[in-house]
Amino acid sequence: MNCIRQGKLKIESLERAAETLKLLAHPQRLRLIEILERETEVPVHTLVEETGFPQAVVSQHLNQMRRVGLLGAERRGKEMWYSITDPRALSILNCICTHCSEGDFE
Amino acid sequence: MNCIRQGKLKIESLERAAETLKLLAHPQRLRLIEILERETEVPVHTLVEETGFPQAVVSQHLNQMRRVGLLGAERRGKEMWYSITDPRALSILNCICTHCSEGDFE
DNA sequence: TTGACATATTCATATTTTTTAATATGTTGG
DNA sequence: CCAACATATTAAAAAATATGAATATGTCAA
Repeated sequence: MNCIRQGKLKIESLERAAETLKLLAHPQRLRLIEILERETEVPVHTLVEETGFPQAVVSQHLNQMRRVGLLGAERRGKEMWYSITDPRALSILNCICTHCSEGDFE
Repeated sequence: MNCIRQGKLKIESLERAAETLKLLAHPQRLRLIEILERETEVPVHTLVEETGFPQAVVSQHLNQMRRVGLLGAERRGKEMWYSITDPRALSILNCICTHCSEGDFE
């Protein structure tokens, strides 16, 4: 973490980075990340309500992102509360927003 | 550009962001970006030599990235010199490297 | 104009993702 | 235990990407 760039990245490191980026490279998943950034920790049904995406779809996206460590989840009673655990998810959403204009927002 | 986050991103903006991220989400394309960052402007055959990827593959990757505006290209005699034109490509590579450890480098 | 070099395009196939629908699992209160 | 609510899993078809081989285009110098 927080290392200084030294030479080329190994191909395996690039592969892992690509896998992470691939998961972020989906409009619905970006929307979920955006909400999780704002609200920090959110149960699935709230994400379903806020996005309007079908429950099964939201669940699939969340699980994919959890598998690679972008998100974490904790059960609280009936609910599963998700949150962002990989700081790269936030950094990358920020990279994108930094280069957005007013017209990109609702 | 350089705007302050205001509300939710439009779904179309998320779609465009996702398209850009998708192109970055490939180990070979990340390698090319890495070289272009270091050398600023590079002809195709140099990228072929440095990566060891087949010429046609390199050409395809470069053209994909150029189509969405990540890269630009300029002909100089027989050669095509490519360079990074979208600052997000650099920011995102940096996001990744920031969270790498020593073992990720060659 | 021809040959040699540099790059781009095309096409068929293999692989991965996405999408949708249906169904399963887990949790709590009564 | 049984409803009900919340979330997860599975499977099949459609769509998008990746891969690799062959070939085309463009440029220059002789």
